[in-house]
Amino acid sequence: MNMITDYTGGGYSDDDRISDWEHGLPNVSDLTPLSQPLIPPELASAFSITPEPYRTNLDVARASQRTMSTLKGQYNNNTNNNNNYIPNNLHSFDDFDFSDPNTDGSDPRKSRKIDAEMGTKRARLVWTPQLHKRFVEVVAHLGIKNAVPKRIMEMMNVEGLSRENVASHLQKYRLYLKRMQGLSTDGSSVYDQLFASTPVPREASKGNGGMYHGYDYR
DNA sequence: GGAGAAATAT
DNA sequence: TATATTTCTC
Repeated sequence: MNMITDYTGGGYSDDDRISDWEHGLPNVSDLTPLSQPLIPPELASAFSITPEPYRTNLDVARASQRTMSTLKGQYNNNTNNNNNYIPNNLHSFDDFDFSDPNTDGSDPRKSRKIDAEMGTKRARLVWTPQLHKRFVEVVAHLGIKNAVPKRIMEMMNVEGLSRENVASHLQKYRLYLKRMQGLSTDGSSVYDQLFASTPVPREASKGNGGMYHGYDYR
């Protein structure tokens, strides 16, 4: 493809393993919402099982908050305990339908509302290689005119992803593109030229500045 | 009210 | 260091 999206390389990268792992996860439709009791009340009483307490959406939101806090701690390999958030509804980008921005039930603003009611802050987003890949492809698809935070957010269609998340990432991504533009001669891919409306002064050889997570878009 | 850049905070 | 937030201008 090009320099940016080809960071997965040819071999079996972490990216591939994550894909495989995600492939094995149950679909959202396969799961019982936490707001619904696992055992029907009739069944519970028939077997003398104490019925589960009714959970409000607020309860579910609180539980999710705790769960995500726990999970992200493991994800970060015990090195730190920030409240990171890893979106869990990423499917393969191959089945992504570009034609339908689709503003259905998963409206980030709703969870934001819940956060406000709960008086809690949303966990910080982790831009996994998959998430970044979708971001890059959506940006490329939209083109320079339409690649604004709101539209990108809509097209990515990732649950819980906010406009602010995208805006912050986009700001950094543009800086990266700018640097790439001035760095190499073959940095002339579609993506790289996407935002380079003005000539970029060549920043003297800073090397590649190091990589992280298998890719580098700083 | 959103976009975007820069500075600043966590 | 990565991401979030703030501030400012457009």
